[in-house]
Amino acid sequence: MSREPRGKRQRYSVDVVALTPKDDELAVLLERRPAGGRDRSTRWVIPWTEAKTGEGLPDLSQRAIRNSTGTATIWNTQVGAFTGGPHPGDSELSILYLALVPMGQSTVPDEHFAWFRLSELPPLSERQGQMLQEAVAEVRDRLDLDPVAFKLLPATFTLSELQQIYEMLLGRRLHKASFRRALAAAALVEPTDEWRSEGRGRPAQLYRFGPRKRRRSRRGVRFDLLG
Amino acid sequence: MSREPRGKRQRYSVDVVALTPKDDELAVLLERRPAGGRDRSTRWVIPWTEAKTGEGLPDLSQRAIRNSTGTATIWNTQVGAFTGGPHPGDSELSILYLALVPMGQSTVPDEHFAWFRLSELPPLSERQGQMLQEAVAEVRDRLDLDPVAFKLLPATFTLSELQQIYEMLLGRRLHKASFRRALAAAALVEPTDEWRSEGRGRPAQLYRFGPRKRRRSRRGVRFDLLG
DNA sequence: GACTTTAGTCACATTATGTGACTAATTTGC
DNA sequence: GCAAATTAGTCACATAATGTGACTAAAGTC
Repeated sequence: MSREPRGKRQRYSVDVVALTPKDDELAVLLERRPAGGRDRSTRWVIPWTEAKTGEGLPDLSQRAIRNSTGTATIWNTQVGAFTGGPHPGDSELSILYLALVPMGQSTVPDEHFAWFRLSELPPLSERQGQMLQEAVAEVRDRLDLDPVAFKLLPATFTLSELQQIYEMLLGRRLHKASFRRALAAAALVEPTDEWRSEGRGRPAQLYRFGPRKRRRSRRGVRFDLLG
Repeated sequence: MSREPRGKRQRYSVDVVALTPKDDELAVLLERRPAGGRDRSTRWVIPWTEAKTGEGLPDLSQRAIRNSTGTATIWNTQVGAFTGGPHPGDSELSILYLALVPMGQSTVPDEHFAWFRLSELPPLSERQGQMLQEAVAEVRDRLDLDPVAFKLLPATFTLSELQQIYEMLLGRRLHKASFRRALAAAALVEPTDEWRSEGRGRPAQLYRFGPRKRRRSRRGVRFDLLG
């Protein structure tokens, strides 16, 4: 029921966790910013934008992603809102977006940005550390509901590359024959007429993420994933 | 990097979609509030609270849920943040929480609250309508990742009741034998020594949602749910 | 006591998945 | 040139999960 003056707008930050595969591991895009206060040093933070205007979330997040990745056509989705712990911008509320950058397309706009593998992260603020954890958990949770694995690959890819993405995200090895049989049954990918010779070994055929031909199966209830 | 005066805090609303099963359908808790302006009439809205203080989201959402449902021990989770369309409180940003109320426990604090089945909703603001849709979609998406079906039932329940909840959420009938076999395999429920005679037919044994005994199976990749 | 209704189980067919071994095509080392 | 190594891709069989109809059990209704 708030009737407030027009100039007084809400303030919050939009934070973007951009992930890409790097050396069989996920890497996150960080930005180097001044530490603030009298401190003349810099520190690495998850890129964020303060929401000052009346801009809606979709536009805000698009802008934030374009600024940090340099590309606009990145798949992204909202993860949630966070209030706990300190934030580098002192924002009280942060809306977290997750962006997935295709392998090999992980360029940076300038020297203020860099990719860090999750195993070699610099220290982050408490809230941003928690947000990063949530973003990574989100990728894994959505793995078989959204085509997140395909968003981490370029438009065409080999089936071995696809399997490696799944193995990275699941944290365990998969059997090649099972993987391909399930993939074929779902009719999710279609072969191109291109082949890639990767140095040693037999060349691999390139595939693209294709429109599904078979209708989604109606499986029974799955209790074994409940926690 | 914002250094702003202490008194100037951000404003946003916390909105709560509380759901409960009612007549083989989901029902949502709405609140009757004055329409605002010169209008002396009332309208039904999704209960919301304005975040004025520096209170964190967990506390805020807990308070909002307690105010509208009268109970504090309800399972709830954050769905996301919304900016699109008008909001009954004119808030620029709404954080949506989903609360699940067990069947038969759908009391209301006072006459300003009432449960509406999804098929007989009153008109809602554009943003709240969208939030309700998202909340319902969230329940279905989480169905086999979180024990949402069990949160819509009282502490003890019959297996037929559990199956009905799943059928309601999935929107299709399930085969009794398959359902129970999968449930037994996951060791998710344990029988009590109570039975319920529901008028006609053989009495049903009551079960409770029990601690899992078997470890979660490590299944292969599922491509057939991808969209 | 026959009929209806709901609970609960069984057995069998079908489908999905785990797994090792196989063939194919290329580079590397000698 | 040719064997070994390396990566791609497929096959066949064993095992496990799921779909399905028919059955038995225990209550109420007439």
